[in-house]
Amino acid sequence: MAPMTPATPRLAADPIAEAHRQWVSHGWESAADGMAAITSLMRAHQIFLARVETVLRPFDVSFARYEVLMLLHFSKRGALPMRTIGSRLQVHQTSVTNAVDRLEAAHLVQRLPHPTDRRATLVELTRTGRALAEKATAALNAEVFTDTGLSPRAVNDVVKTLGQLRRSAGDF
Amino acid sequence: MAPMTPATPRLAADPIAEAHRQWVSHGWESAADGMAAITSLMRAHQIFLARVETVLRPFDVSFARYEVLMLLHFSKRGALPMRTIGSRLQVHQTSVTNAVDRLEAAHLVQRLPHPTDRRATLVELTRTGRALAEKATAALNAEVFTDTGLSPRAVNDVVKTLGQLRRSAGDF
DNA sequence: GTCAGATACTAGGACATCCTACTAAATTTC
DNA sequence: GAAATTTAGTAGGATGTCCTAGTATCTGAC
Repeated sequence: MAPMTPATPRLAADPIAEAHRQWVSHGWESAADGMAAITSLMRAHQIFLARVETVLRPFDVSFARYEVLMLLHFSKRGALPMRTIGSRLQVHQTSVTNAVDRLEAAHLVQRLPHPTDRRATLVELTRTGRALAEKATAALNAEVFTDTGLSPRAVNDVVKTLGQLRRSAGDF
Repeated sequence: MAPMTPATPRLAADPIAEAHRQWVSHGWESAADGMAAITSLMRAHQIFLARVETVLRPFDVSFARYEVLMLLHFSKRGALPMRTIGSRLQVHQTSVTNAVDRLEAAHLVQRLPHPTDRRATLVELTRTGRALAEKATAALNAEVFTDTGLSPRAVNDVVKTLGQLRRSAGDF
């Protein structure tokens, strides 16, 4: 009866919680939690991808290309076949072609013929590429990875739970 | 000393665990967990998006367009301004224009002038659009949301933890 | 040895996302 | 009330992802 109090308090501000309520009220209880989990995943992904891309922008690389650089950085010889890159990063072959095209244009990697398999192409990190990978990592560590906005315990929960999820999906 | 046992047992099969080890061994301990959490998020997103898109393919809609349909489906009048759609789904205005263009071409929604604001455009669900939303939801519920590959407890953990994360990012 | 099938990569196209303009209309300021 | 600012949408462009094809090369079955 107090006119200054909104009739609908801000209990429903989270769109995902709202969607969950809708699911339940439509009789889809058994799917509601799964829907909420997957939708949360989509939003969280979007948020963090944006944050990461913002940090990487000054280096003129995307997260996709950064991942390629780091994979090469961590490899013993600093070089890997295209196919291996795709397998490790779990992306389609044509996405690797795309990423390597751009990295090569920026002189961060270089395509070389594979010594024993003439079908294959080795991608090798250049000196510039290695330096950029290190600087970009320092920036990401400082500006994103060290503080994700979650408690250390929650961070571990995310890794563990999503790990289960990836495992059950055959990711490793 | 047992020659039949591989020197490197399959303890390192998970690429994210491997990256975590690399982070630690490069002295980036304080960022290693955050890196693993965000990378896990990226992979899990990719896996589930692919699963969802596969289920939606027979209906000729993407997940992005499905989300628009459901938002309209849940709205009282079955119609919302473009801007509202963008806010609720947390995507850029131009992504809404793109999605609505395609939905309208498929006769699933229809653009209408806003009754009181001539700048705005209302997007209204058509009968066909509503029917498709219901059928697509039934398929997603049955084939993805009801069984995500996680225990019910883990599903709730995901929602809760990612909810914290979204909240700390200002998502709601 | 040869030939069929598998594998590595690229080309071209469909979608989704974001960004930077740009137009039109509403709101705020003075 | 008129001018400045904000807000709603669209257009065009860059990137990334996937898919389907097509070429070259390797492997394995006979």
